[in-house]
Amino acid sequence: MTEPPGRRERKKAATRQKIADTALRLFLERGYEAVGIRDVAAEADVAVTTVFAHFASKEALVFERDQDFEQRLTRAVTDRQPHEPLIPALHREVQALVRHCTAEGSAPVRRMIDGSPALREYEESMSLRHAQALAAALAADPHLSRSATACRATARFAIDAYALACHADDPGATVDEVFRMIEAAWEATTP
Amino acid sequence: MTEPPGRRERKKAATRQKIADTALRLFLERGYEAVGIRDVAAEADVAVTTVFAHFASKEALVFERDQDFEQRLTRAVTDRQPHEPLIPALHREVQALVRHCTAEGSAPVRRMIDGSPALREYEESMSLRHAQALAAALAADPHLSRSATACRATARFAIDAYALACHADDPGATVDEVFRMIEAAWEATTP
DNA sequence: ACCGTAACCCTAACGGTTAGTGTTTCGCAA
DNA sequence: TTGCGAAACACTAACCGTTAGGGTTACGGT
Repeated sequence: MTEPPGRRERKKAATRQKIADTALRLFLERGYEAVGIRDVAAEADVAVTTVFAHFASKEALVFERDQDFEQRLTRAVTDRQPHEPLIPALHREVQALVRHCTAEGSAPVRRMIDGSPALREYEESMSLRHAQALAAALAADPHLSRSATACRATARFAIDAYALACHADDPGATVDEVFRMIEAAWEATTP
Repeated sequence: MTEPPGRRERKKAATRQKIADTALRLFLERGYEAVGIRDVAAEADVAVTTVFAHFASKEALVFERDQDFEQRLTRAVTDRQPHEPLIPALHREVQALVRHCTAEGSAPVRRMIDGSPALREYEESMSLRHAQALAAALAADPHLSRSATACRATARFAIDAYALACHADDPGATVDEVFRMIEAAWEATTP
């Protein structure tokens, strides 16, 4: 999968990682808004333009690993056991993602995100992309055969469950409760 | 309700309206990104700082009437007939809001919003605020007595229905279909 | 050994946004 | 009526994220 990359790609990956690490460290030390892109670039010893060559925006520096998120969600659907019902598989994956996001070390990052309107807004727009990817995965599953609307709605509901749980007192219980609702909603769409 | 305001407040409202009208006109004429705040200010014959005294951001110029949206949504819950079930009332109001947003004259504005990432992102963050307001209204209703999680999830689902319908081929049918799902989800939360 | 190009650097700018500092206009009461 | 405090507005100058333009270095394949 991740086979021997050449020196060039290793250097590129190293630069990217160095930028991301430096940024997160500075953000946590001084606060997200108090750190400028120019600060990050200087501290990481790269040019400002290099930062933007690796990350599309300042906010993207914080959500370095969001491609994983999308992949895990869609794979929970596409890679599930044949004939395994959809909702439990989705439920399990969302539960895992929530645990990952509410783990011990993630608390300061969560606080930072919730404390910055720009980051909250960015996180939401990521969520929309994830919901669209998930909806596409649902629509493509030959065993489901629901309407496009049902797929899109269910995808958004699942993302809602994740978002709600990330901010809830008891994340695990919140996921369970919302997925009981989603299960019922999904059943109501049987052709 | 809107009783005799003094000259001062009338002038302020007029300035605000003039800015909003000018902005929308320029945006539609030349495209959202092609028009700068400085252009809007010049054309409306006010200072740039005045624009930001009335609107929190460039995007807010486009969503001038979003307070209405939130109020209509929450009032559909709080002002419904005593003992009228929640979901139909919500369904009806979302249906009306969608019609309003997909009306004939709104098409260019919709196109503009969908054509600009910044506007799409802003619209989503508005949606989150609306969902939170709606969730609060649900939680405050003494006849419902559902968990906070159920209220929050249902609120988000309702906003999802609106958002999906606004981009669907058949908005009306989409609202109906998603609300069948929401009805089932809501029923699944009966204490 | 050599060439194409990917990764990087620097400078300068653009556009949204805000701070700082007046100036005008209105609402209110003496 | 007059005078005062505050609100609305103007102007300037800057900050900050972001991008364009144009150059340099170092890697990978030939």
